[in-house]
Amino acid sequence: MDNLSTSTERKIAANLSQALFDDPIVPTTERGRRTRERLVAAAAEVFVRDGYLDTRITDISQTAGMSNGSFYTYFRSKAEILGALSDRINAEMYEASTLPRDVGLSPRERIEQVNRSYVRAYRANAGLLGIVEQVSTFNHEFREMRRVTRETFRSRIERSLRRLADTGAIPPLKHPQAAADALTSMVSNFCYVSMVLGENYDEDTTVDTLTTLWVRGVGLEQT
Amino acid sequence: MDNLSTSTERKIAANLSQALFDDPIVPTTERGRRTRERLVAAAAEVFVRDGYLDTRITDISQTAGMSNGSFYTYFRSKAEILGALSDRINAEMYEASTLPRDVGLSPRERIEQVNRSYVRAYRANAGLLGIVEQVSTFNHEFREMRRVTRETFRSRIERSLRRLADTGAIPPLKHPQAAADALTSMVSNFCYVSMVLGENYDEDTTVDTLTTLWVRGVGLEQT
Amino acid sequence: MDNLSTSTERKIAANLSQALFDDPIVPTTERGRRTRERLVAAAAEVFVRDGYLDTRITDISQTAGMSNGSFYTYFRSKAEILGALSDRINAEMYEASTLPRDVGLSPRERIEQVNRSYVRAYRANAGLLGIVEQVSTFNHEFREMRRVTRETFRSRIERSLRRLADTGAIPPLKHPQAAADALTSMVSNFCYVSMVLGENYDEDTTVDTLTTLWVRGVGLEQT
Amino acid sequence: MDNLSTSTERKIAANLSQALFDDPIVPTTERGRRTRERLVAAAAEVFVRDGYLDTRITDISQTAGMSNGSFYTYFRSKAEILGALSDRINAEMYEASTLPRDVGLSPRERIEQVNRSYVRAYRANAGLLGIVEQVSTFNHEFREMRRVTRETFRSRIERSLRRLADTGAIPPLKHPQAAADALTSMVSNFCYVSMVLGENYDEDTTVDTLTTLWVRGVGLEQT
DNA sequence: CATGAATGAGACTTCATTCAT
DNA sequence: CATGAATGAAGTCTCATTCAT
Repeated sequence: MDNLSTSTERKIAANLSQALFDDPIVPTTERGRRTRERLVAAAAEVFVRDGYLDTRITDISQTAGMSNGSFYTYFRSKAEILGALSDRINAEMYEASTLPRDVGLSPRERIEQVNRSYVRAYRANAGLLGIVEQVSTFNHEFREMRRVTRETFRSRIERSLRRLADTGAIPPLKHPQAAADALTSMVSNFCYVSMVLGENYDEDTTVDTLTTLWVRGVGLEQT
Repeated sequence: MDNLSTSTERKIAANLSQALFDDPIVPTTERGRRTRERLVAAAAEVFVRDGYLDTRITDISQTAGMSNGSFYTYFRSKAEILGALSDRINAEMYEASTLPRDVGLSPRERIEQVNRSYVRAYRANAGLLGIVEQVSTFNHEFREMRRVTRETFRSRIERSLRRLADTGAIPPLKHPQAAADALTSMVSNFCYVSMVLGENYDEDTTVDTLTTLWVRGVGLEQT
Repeated sequence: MDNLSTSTERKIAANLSQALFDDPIVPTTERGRRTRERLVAAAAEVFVRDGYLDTRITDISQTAGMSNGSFYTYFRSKAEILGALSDRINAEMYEASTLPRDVGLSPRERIEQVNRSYVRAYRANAGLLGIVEQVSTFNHEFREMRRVTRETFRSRIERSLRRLADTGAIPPLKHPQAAADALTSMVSNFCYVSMVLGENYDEDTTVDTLTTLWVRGVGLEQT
Repeated sequence: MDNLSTSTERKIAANLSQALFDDPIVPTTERGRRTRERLVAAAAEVFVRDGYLDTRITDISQTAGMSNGSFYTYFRSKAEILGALSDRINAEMYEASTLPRDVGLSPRERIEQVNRSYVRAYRANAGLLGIVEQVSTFNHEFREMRRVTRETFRSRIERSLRRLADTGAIPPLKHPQAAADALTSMVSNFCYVSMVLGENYDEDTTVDTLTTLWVRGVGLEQT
């Protein structure tokens, strides 16, 4: 996974659920596509409101304004429709935390930018990210999806750390992968705790705190 | 929560579930106490093996070698027996990460020590901590329990950061609470990801990585 | 209750259960309506045969020739399906004991007629009336339903007694309401004891006895 | 049953449950007798408070301040302890409605007296009488007990009616047994409805109303 | 395709009764 | 006898999934 090219990464981020579930049921007509879309939107609403476990298929189809049986025309299970939602979120989170290459920023500025857009994207999707987190704790497919997503982030950070070390910007790290893992945990879990469990810090505080601990932590910036 | 005395904290850590669930059912006889204990042990085993959701009451009582109804002699629900387990783990985690006051160590050494015993305690209880994490994502009582536990850790770190800043050991922090939260996330989620989701880094790597990012991050140690 | 218009009374008699239980589940399709009807018929059969308490949901759905879960498509509980049955019986009993206004009969003849149709309706529904009586002794909703039904009858009798006294047909009663209550008890409980508990007197004996005690009792007829 | 001597009647009234249940378990020691008594008292309290069906054996023994298992030292079932309570009540009701032979009262005065003491006794035991009524609707033994008790009352009234007719005090009745049944229903059900289901009329109103309808109804008294 | 009814497996929970101490 | 723990049968109810129209 460490050596994935960026374009492969992007594909994975956008279609992870297809690798883990059966091929999606594709509607042929335009009308069918819209119906499917209504279900996805309804699922997002109900999942966030009631949690994954307390959501019944019926709740989704009723919220989408259709009958019970119609759900199965488009999805085989509750997990599958969440998979469809996850793909979108994963793609968005991935894009959000991808910086254009050539924007002449200092390392600290780059890190801060990435953190900021990650935090923004997290906040925008906090509800569903909480659901995915929830489902990851007991569903194999989603656990795997979460693992892959995390690895994408972690390996990107790891590469960045190695680059910084190679260029002498920071002192060499004893365990670059572990450090990248720790930073991933710090950022993602901080967002989870503050935005899913409680709604606490404002964006600037969050970004500033995470960025400062990060850059100092890897030795990029002396006090 | 910031002003809790240590003894209050300890009490909370050990009895959190009692505040969130009904009073526990207390056996009168020695025989009863042993039966209850058998159930708790069985629950730990089954929860870790099958996950909370896939565990049926029957699995627990059968593993404990008794009839179905006996479970209800001691617990009202699956959540309640997990509450009993949580109390033990919370107490252990709390003790593990508490250092004797007067052990002439440098700040970094103190932080490293606390991290090491936390990591050890986490590893020792990884299975059940994973379960508690899981249940916290959908059960109100456990979410609250998790919040309180986390706050205990976070506020301890925050106090330590303020002390370090007061003594000039580190530069003042713009957001001590947020920083403490971020460090809590880094440590606890790193442990969760590596010990519950995968079994990755060895103890020294873990402790070293977390400690280094921490002490540098707060500006305690220049490179 | 004394001032209820007749049409209101009739409505109450026919829909009492709706006031006491949640809104009924209404099938959309013809097929659904038939299924629901099969369940109601089966319930009547099983209740009368086995009694309310010994009837299990399973007995009803099996007697109706369908699966267990189908019951819950139409009723939320055993009480609710009995409520549906009660509405029908209440309506029938109410209609049965309602005389067309302008049938040039003497007071005694009117009373005898009402008694006769009440007795007939009671006999026709004795089985289920016994069940409702049974359930009224321990179920709040049915106790209330029974109270309202009884009050309907009692207040009708009371009005009739006051009218007779006003016209000088009978001497004034010291306690018209209590007298109406006593007559209600005499008639309804006589029917209950003879038709539900034992199958004793023939219709003429019953009607003659009740009517004679009634008309003499209120002083309508001298020996 | 019509020809039972008074002494036989009294015995039956006092020990009906023994004829319907197995021989009671008789405590040998004084202490045992007191324990049994505590259970009976507790049962009365709990039955009236919670109803027969919602009363668990545990509730009774706990209210009596003893352990679960002790109940079975004295009674084989919930029905059996209610049987013990019924015997007492039956005896009391029977005695209450028995007049000393030679008290030189007019027929109306005798009837009024009997009604009054019946009403008083009913009120004194309304709670438990309601319970017995309840249980009679679904339990064979109690249904039988209730039938016998009722027959005792009814046949007494019937004999009285026949005597009155023989002496010319009232005109001959076409159906003395049915009339006696109707009067029994009127009195007992009036008491049930007003004292068990609602607490309505005062004693004088009750006695006066019932007595007047009764004496006029049988033609004893012209208006 | 859409609808909504039908299915049935499966887990929970209660509590009378029996037992071991 | 007293105690309180242990048993296990039974019935309720839910809901994902399948089917008939």
